[in-house]
Amino acid sequence: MKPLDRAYFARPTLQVARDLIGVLLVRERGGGRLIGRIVETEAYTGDDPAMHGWKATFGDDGVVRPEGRAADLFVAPATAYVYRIYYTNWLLNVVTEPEGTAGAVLIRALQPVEGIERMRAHRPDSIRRERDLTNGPGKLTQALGIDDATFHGTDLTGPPLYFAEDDMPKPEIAASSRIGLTRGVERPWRFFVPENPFVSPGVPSDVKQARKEAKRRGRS
DNA sequence: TATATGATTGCCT
DNA sequence: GGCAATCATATAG
Repeated sequence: MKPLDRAYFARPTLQVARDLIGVLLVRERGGGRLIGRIVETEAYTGDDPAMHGWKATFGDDGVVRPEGRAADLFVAPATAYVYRIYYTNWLLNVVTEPEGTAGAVLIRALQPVEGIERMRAHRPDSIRRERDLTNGPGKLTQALGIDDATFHGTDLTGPPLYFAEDDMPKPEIAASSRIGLTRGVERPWRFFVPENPFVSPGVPSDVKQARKEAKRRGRS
């Protein structure tokens, strides 16, 4: 299985996010491989109020200052950017664009292809349905054994963690607003496979905000 | 330096 | 559908 190379990730973030749908994510550990097909991604760019540290890094004066953790978004393409949220949930991103330009693609959901029983062993015993193993950004990192300490800043163009294409035809791709955001909601930068049960159950942020607004109006 | 909050999940009713 | 868990980081003061 031939890994996608650095040039693939040096392209514009939105294009990479879309192209990664249908691609395999391969995790090699002693004894075997864990493989999932990517069915959902989100794009984050430097020109994006939803980006980590956007205000401090990109400021109001147009001067870019890569500082703190956000500096890790400017590194070489195909580098892993692992972000921890709400206690022990790790989200896997792959850095895009040429070195010196900020950009990343968040891997949000996988369809298990190989090593399903070992993925299950990494997840809580209460998980019954196969789709619940990897249908969310924090779930798939748990299933594949990906964490901040092991993978943040590592290169994703080869084992133990890399992307690869097989000869399966490209699935249909749809776009929506991203999930779980309060800023940059209007950008349709989430890509997913429609009708695929392994896509995360989250509601796009623009839909969620509209619902909230309707509810608020209803009360008053 | 101090506080607020999130690119979520899992378990509860 | 609600809510707690629980802390690094971003942003306010």
